[in-house]
Amino acid sequence: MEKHTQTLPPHSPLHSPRSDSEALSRSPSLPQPAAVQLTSFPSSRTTPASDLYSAPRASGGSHCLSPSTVSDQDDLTCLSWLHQRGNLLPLQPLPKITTLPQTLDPIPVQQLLSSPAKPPYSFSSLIFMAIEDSPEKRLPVKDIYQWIVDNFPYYREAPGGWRNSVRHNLSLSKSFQRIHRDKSQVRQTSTQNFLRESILISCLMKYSCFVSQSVGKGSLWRVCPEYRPALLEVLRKTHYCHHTNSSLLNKRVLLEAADNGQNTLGETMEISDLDFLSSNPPCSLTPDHEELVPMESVELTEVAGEDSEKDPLADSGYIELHYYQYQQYQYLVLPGDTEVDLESVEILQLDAEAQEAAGSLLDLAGGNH
DNA sequence: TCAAGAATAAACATAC
DNA sequence: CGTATGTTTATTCTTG
Repeated sequence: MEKHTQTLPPHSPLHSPRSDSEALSRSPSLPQPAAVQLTSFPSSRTTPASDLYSAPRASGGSHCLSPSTVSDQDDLTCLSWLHQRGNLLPLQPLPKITTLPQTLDPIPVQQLLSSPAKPPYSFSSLIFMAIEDSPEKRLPVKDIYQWIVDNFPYYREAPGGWRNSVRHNLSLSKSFQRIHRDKSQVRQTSTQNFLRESILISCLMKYSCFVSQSVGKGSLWRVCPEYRPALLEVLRKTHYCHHTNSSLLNKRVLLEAADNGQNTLGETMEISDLDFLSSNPPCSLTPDHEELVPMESVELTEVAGEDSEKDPLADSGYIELHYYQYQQYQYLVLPGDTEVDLESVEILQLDAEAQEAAGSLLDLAGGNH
């Protein structure tokens, strides 16, 4: 059996500063692990929505992107290329936040304030971007609303009917799948045992490709993996149709890189492309059997093994895993001399998902770790 | 002009 | 009971 204990190379250098919560969740001085076998998972999750558009805001509306930040290694299967807001999503003025270059822009700020342009994106695209920009690649309707409002000023002022359209689109479009949250478990307990039970349950569930969802109002929505390329294509076409000016100088570079990435989708699967695994789970998907969220979604400092007591899972046949995040990568620390092969990497990813799901359940249940 | 897709509006059901 | 969410139907608009 082939061993894969190498550090997987990052394939997307376009990472931006992470969100506050993510920053808080990692140790800023955490050194590279030396004595552990280490597998790094390139995180396609690079920027939260707020960060996604922060660059033009902070730079006075400049949409220039340094060519050095563009890489043809970008993976279209993630939307990191979308995060290059300056090139790919400058469809709106951001009048409420951006300091507009007055000398170059003859349009009064007040006018922009009163009439932000309607984005050319379809609701499907907006929903798609919102979901893809979420850490777990799934969002409740409320958060989809919020993402749209945060990123497209038009919808701050627009009548509420667009929310209806969002819901309509979610329901009608095959591109999106509703994930039923497991509401039965939240009422059981919020104790430490709940966490451990949830981990165990989730670990068991992984073999049926089912992971219980965190509990809240309504359902979570995710992008149906098989429709993801099509959504990307629509998004790409929208960009091409609406951006031909020089401020988008690097867009073509990005999109070509994206095209290259997509061409390989489904044809080859590299160990470094775990996002592909998450989008194309080894089992078939049905409304009742959800895919596993990608490794990248795991909130890290230490998800598992948070207390030093003997872990009841130790006898369950599962490996106790530790995760941490350093810079833009997430690391899986394996115990001792654990050997990892391709298959194990995938399984470990599922474990990460299971534990992450358990953590979400506990958090939402108000449990204390 | 026509068809298909998207947007919009509205009614209704359900869950919290 | 009010609100949010989800589904469905119908109509209008846009685009190729």
